[in-house]
Amino acid sequence: MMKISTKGRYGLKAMIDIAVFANDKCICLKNIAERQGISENYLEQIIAVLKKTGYVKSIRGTQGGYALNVDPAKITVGDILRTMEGTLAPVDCVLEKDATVCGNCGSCVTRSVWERVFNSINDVVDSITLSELADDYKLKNKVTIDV
Amino acid sequence: MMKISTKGRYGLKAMIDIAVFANDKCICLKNIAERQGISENYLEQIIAVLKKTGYVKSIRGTQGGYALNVDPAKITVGDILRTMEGTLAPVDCVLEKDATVCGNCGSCVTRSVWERVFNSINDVVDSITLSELADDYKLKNKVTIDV
DNA sequence: ATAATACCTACTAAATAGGTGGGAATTAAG
DNA sequence: CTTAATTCCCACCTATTTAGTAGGTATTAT
Repeated sequence: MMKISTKGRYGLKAMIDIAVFANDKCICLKNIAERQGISENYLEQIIAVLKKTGYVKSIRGTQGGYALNVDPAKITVGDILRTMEGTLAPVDCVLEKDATVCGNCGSCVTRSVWERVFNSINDVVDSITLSELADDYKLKNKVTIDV
Repeated sequence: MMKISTKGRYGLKAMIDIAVFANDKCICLKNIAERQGISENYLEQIIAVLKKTGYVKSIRGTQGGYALNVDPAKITVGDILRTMEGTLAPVDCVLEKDATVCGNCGSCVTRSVWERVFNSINDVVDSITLSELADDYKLKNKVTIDV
């Protein structure tokens, strides 16, 4: 039904949280989970993927936690979502190089529709960097606290 | 995982098929199903939705079938997809008028991301009419047959 | 009358989403 | 050097959604 799953949404929230709160230090999973309202156990699995991909690094043991492993200005929402969700293609056939894979090749005019949807989604998510969202977050939180 | 389901894809294919082949007559479900490679029983359920929405009309009995009930130049891919899939919103919160519904209201900076994705998807699918796709189909099929 | 068609309703198998639970390994702090 | 906080690892689980199947009833041109 064309929904982004919790993996993608929580992954993005986690990255924003780390970008905002882990400056020169690291923050533990428990804190991220509490602030973002995500189950610790579930978030753990999500962060494991982000770590494997190289977007965050971890420090084990007491006072351990997570920190960014990339420049937040150089990583986009698209990078994060594709890591967590897999491709953002609305149908698989748009990933194939030749257009003849969907059986109906001669008459498959819908493929162009999906290609256009695919491109527009990627354009949007690739135009937003993590640092932009982290800045938004800081701003919004400041406002909320001040009022 | 951000996929369009078979309901949406088959619904669109069915509409294109009807737009192409039911000129001044009607075509039966069996023919649509064969041409488009869809199970008859399943397609039946899909066309039932399209009929209920008023996009196709039906004639019962022998020699019966389906025909368009709308001007194909005035109906878009977006209309058809939203009928079959429900909203194309990547997350539900973008449908709410006030931005305070997702619990995390003060700090929910991801909402703007989903809003931009939502808008870009809608822009694309609402910019393509059924008649455009039907014309493409006729063209492609002619080419395929001629070669 | 009959055969072709639309219409209706219930069921179901497989995949996906969204988790939960328990324990082992690591390490800073006391 | 013990302890508590933490990451890491992996097995399991439940509800929902997806993508159908199956079988029958109603209608109507021929």
